[in-house]
Amino acid sequence: MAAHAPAHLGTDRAARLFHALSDGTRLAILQRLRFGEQCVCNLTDALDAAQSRLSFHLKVLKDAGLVTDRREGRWMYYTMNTDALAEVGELVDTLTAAPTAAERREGCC
Amino acid sequence: MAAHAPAHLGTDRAARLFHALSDGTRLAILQRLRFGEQCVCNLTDALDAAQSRLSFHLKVLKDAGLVTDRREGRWMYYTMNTDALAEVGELVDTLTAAPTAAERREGCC
DNA sequence: ACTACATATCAACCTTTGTTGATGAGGACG
DNA sequence: CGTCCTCATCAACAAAGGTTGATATGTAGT
Repeated sequence: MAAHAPAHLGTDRAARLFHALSDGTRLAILQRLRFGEQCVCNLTDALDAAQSRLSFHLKVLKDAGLVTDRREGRWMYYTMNTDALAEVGELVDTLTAAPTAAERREGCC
Repeated sequence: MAAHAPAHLGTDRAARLFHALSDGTRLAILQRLRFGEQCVCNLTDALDAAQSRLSFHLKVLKDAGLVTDRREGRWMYYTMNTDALAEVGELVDTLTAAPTAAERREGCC
């Protein structure tokens, strides 16, 4: 295994996840999705956002894996992916966690 | 109190926090800070980043409240603010939490 | 097949964010 | 006081992100 790069693989993924959460509209969408699956039409109503704008943000969330979509007739239903949110929680925990013995050996000053 | 805006106040703050975490360099800095207080010189060495670049990212982290700094002689020491990280953790929990009764009444579809 | 509807995608644009190299501010030390 | 050192700030540029309005895709209903 590479000598001193245990973090960098996950770092990209982490940055992508946090970035997906770093926008007010997207957070508002997720807030709404806590109530359960929602179609886009519902969301455009609730947040008052142009359809195109919402579609863009939903794509960002979906690409990050934070939501999943499902087609039903002409409607698209979006659901929060709680696994991904849990992953974010773990990332935060990792950031606050004390370094492991191995890390300290490798590690620092 | 405003009729249907319990989330929007915190949303700005949340977006700011997540944004601060949405960059590889900044995450790498925080990784390093898990080992404890670090001066900038240490960080420029460890990550191999221009001093100016690092200073920029440290400012972003500081503005978001994720780190604090302390001067000692010519060195600046940066420390992770675990409270802010905890705040992020809570935000994530909030996103996954089931809506409260009040929210459901207010709320949705 | 035609029309209406829900959503996605695209192009153009503006804004924000990040990088780099240069300059500036403050402390240490002779 | 002059010089060196550590770090912050600035200006210029490059790149990514977000918004908007228009167009495309796919489904439903007639």
